[in-house]
Formats: sequence, structure tokens, C-alpha cells
Amino acid sequence: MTTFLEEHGRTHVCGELRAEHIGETVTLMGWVGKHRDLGRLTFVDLRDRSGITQLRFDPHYAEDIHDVADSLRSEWCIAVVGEVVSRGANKNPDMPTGDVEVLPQKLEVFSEADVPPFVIRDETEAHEDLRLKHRYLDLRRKPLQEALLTRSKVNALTRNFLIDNGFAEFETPVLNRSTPEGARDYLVPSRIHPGQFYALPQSPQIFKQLLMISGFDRYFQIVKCFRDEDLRADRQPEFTQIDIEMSFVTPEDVIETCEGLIAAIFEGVHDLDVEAPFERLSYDQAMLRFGVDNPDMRFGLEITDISDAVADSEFRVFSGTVARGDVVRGIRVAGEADGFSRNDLDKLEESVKVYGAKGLAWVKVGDDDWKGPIANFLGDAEREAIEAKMGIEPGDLLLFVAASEEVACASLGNLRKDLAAKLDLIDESEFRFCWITDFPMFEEIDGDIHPMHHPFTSPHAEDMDLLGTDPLAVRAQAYDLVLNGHEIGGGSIRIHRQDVQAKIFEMLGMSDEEANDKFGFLLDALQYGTPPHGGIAFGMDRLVMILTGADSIRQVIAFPKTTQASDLMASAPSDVDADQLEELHLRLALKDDEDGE
RNA sequence: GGGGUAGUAGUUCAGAUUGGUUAGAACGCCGGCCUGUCACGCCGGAGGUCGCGGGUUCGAGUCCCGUCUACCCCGCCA
Repeated sequence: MTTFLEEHGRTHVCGELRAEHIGETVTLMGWVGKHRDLGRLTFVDLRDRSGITQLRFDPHYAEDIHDVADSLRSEWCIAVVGEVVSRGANKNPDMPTGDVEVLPQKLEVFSEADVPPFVIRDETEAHEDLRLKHRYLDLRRKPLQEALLTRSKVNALTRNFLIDNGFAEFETPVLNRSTPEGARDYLVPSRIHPGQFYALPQSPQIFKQLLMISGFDRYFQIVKCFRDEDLRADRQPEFTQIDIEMSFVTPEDVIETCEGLIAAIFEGVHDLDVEAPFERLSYDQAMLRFGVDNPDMRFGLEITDISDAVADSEFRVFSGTVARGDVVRGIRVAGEADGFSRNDLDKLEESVKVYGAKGLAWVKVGDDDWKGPIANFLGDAEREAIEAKMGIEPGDLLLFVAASEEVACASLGNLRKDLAAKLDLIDESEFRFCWITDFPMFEEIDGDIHPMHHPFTSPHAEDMDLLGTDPLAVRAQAYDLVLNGHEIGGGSIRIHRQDVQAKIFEMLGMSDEEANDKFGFLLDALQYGTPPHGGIAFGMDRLVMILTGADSIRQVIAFPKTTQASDLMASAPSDVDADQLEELHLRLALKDDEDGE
């Protein structure tokens, strides 16, 4: 006996049939969407990833399959053989295949389906946790199918562009040694080496540099990376980078290549001409004007420093802050003096307190006077000075934070985003790129110096002398690509001189012994004729998220994890057998309140 | 580690302010009718550990304490 599939191959997909196919006999395979039973006449929407075709079961045509047709239920996987016919006067202009329907003469049920836990349709109301538990069903929905197909397209466009531009793709180890800097590592115990561990890569950074030393010139890899840190809407513990490295290049060369790649991706996905070169902003400028190093440039609401204007203010909160060496900065919200109630302003104040601000001072600019709790403390001279800096008009709302530079930036930077959302200032169809350049080489955390990017980043040539005297003033040859307020890529020119690399390790508080233990292979390799090189890594998930208009990278990852880093479908992580632990030379040391689940 | 929001039929929610008879609706599901539907329509029906544990009370979906899970944010993310 032959099976249905042996007798009938799929001739078309469900989104394909048009008026021109009328009269053809076709074989379609897919899933039952809606079935509408009108008594003797039954309509079934047959769905696959290409779209939907309406099947019409009419006993005049095939009496013998009508009972089976009536028994069809949602999400059954079936096949039909039938004739494509016109819908005549009953065309459905809302669907691409709406001119036609298929009259099945044969019906094969491959698999029946349980009633799904949520209805499979484009717009679902089901909560995300339920959908994650049955991800294979959620992935039947069109928005997720489109997102993953876009992701596949980005993969292909990336490979094509880079291969065409002389890049070669290499794989690097997933099982690697743990290195001290950066994020927390995911560790893998070694069975063969008792007590020792591999680490999963946070990025293939050192390996790609070693490939440059080997002479491969132009490397790329689309690669999974792992960081054991807390999750966010745009952060997963495993994520995908488009990893790129080039030899004999300046930052300009890397940037130019990236702009070409991005343009190719946007053209391929959205048929959109991306304007290059992209806007550039130094890190200092970005922090001053936007408060963050990933500014959303689709709207204004820039931040203004008014410290000088209020240094001698009667308003002690302002003058005292400036006297301490901290800053007073503000945002002018044009024409919104009447747009915010006292209650609204209280809410804005709560939102800046999250970032450490003590409060949010506000002024409503009237036609001939300023109003608000602090207005009386601001004299004419101060008002004029503030006006000169912020360009004030009657009807404006002014918002101020007095705090350390760090807190002022963070609070106003995020207030700026909140305001834009509230005032609906963001054009969701716009893609606005910006390079952030000249990052500081180091940042100080609790008195210790840490690399802002990573310890292989090269300082600016002209700042090299500052390494010994004023390390916090040293600028790095590092650049981030920001799109609509998301960092979608970051890279740098790397250190190619062994003595400079050793010096950086030393500055980071690493002894020679420690540096040799952890990075000896890199320091050795740098001794053998290292080309100047640099590169970048793009966050694929974030890029696809923005390309598809998703608001979380979970929507563009086939099987993502929850904010507790769990896979609700596979129930990972999980306990393991005692035998497995034994083999790996591991013994659990759980505290009383940890039961290992 | 911290802050916020949510958890009640299969699903999405209402019910909680003011503790009190039998916890409702819509969608979905099941059955019946229906030959042009495409959010099909009409009639009928089934379906509940009110997240979990404890407490207060004559009585708890409702009040109190604890806890779990999901989401958003801070910290963290070279």
C-alpha cells in the first residue's frame, strides 16, 4: 500500500494560488485554521507559512469525503487534492488568495490535534508565558513566522555582503577558558580534567584577533555568545552576534564597511535606502546632550547644562549642587506648560528618582512670569541666563535635575525617553542611525579602573602618554552603532603591540603572573608580527527586533528564555542525575532554601 | 539583591472599595440546525484547587503574613 505522500507531492503552497491557477488540479498541505460549517457546505482555511487558501467542501463534488471534512478541527495537519475554482461573486479582497478557492476531491488527515491552549491567530491575547510553554504553537502565528523569516534573511544578506567584500567565515571554540574581565561566565565542568571548567564565550574576541595574527585579513562569524547576567527585554543569556574583524584598518575603514552592511540589510529586508555616512557623535557630546551613550535621535528634547547660570542662585538646591562640583541640567518641553498636571509632574519625579535623582524641579513659563515652586527663587539674571541657554518661549515646561553628572545624565536621559513616548514624538517608521565615538578608555568603579569596552581596545595614539598620568582622560578608538536608541553594534581598533597590551593589563591591576596565566597565549601571539586590526560585533537579535518592529528580542528568537533565564517549554535548567555529577567530580553545596530546582 | 505590575473557566478578563445565598462575561470547546461563509449565524450544553501555603473570622476570590511564576525597571551586562 502506498502512502498519500508517495502518490501526491505538494504542488503549491497555501499563499500562492491566484486567478491564473483556475482550472488546475493542485495538492496543498498545511494546517486547519478556521472551519465554517454552513450545514451541507463547509469552508476550511488551510494555512502554511506562505498564507491561507480557502477550501470548499461541497457534497456535490465529493460526497465521500464530506464526513471527514466536517470532522476537521483547528490545527489538524492535512492535505487535499482538488481543483482551483473562482469564487465568483464571493471574492474576498482582504486575502491574497481571495479570488479563488480549492474544491477538494481527496482529503488526507496527517495528524489530528488537541485543542490548542490558545487560539492560533495573528493577534493573540494569550499571555507570553503560556505561549512560551507551547512555543511551537506560538511560532505558527504569522507575526512570529515573519520575524524569524526576516532573521533568516538578515543572516543571508550578511553572509552575501561580507563574502562579496572579501570576508571569510570561521568558527571559533564554544568550549573555551574562562577569562576574568567582563560579564559572568557560563561554566561547563570538565569530566576529563577533574575540578576544571570550560567557559562558554562571551564573544569570540581573542580568537578573531588571533585569526588576524594568522593573516586572514577579513573575518566574520554569525555566532552565539553567552553572558550569565540578568535579563531584559533586549538581553538574553544566549544571543547572536555578527562578529567582524579586519586587518590594516582605521576606524573609518571599519565604519564604512559596517554602513555598507547595514545598507545591504535594510535594502534587502525593507527595500529601504539607508543614507550613509551615518551621523557621528562623540561619547562626551552624547552624554551631555542626551544623557546616555545610546541616544534615540528620532526626537529632540535635548538636555541643557545650566550649572553656570544657577551657580549663585538663591535656590540652594541648585547653587549648592554647583558648589559641590555637581551639575544642574534640564530639558525644555516646548509648549507643554499646560500639558502636565501636578500629578503628572509627581510621576515624572518618581521616574527620575529610580536613577538616583533627589527630585525634579519644574517651571512653567507663562506670558510674563514663571510659575512653579522654585520660580520665586530664580532672579531675573538667572532667568535670562537660563533662557539664553535653553531658548525659552512662553508656554514651555522646564524640567531640571541637580545631581552628580552621572545621575543627572541617567535621570534626564531616561526622562527624555519617557517624555517622547508620552508626547508621542517618535515616528515608529523611522530608522535613525548614529555612531558614538571616542569612548573613554577606562571608567572608575569603587576606586578601581575598569575598561569601558574591553581590555584589548587601543587608546587614541595622541592619548598614549596619558596612560601613565591620567588614565581616565584616555580616549579609546572605540565606536558603537546606535539605532533608534538601541546599541546594535560596538567595536574598536585593537592593541597590536605586545608592550601596550601588557601595560593595559598592568593598569587594570593584573600582575604579570596573572596576565600570563589568563592571557599568555594572546601576549605570546602578539610577539609574532601582529597586523594593526580592528572590528565590531553587531547584536543580531536587537537588529532584527528593530527591523521587525518587535518590542522584545524574545519575539525574534525561536526559543527564548524568560527573565529568570528559564526555558518554559523544555524546562531548562533542570536537575541532573547524581551519576552525572559524580562523573564531573561535582558535589552540590546548596543552602537550606535552595532545593536545586 | 531591590522596586513596580499581574496571577479567578481552555483563553482574555469582570467580581476585591464594603468578607455573606449558586463566582459571571466574551472568545474557545462539545452537541443540534443551517449551501456562500471568510470575526459565519441561530439554539442548547459542559467547563472553576479564584497561583500555592499559612493566618484572622461563624464565614475569605475578597482582609493579613509568607511564597512561587511571568513581565517591566534599577543594580548587573569587559
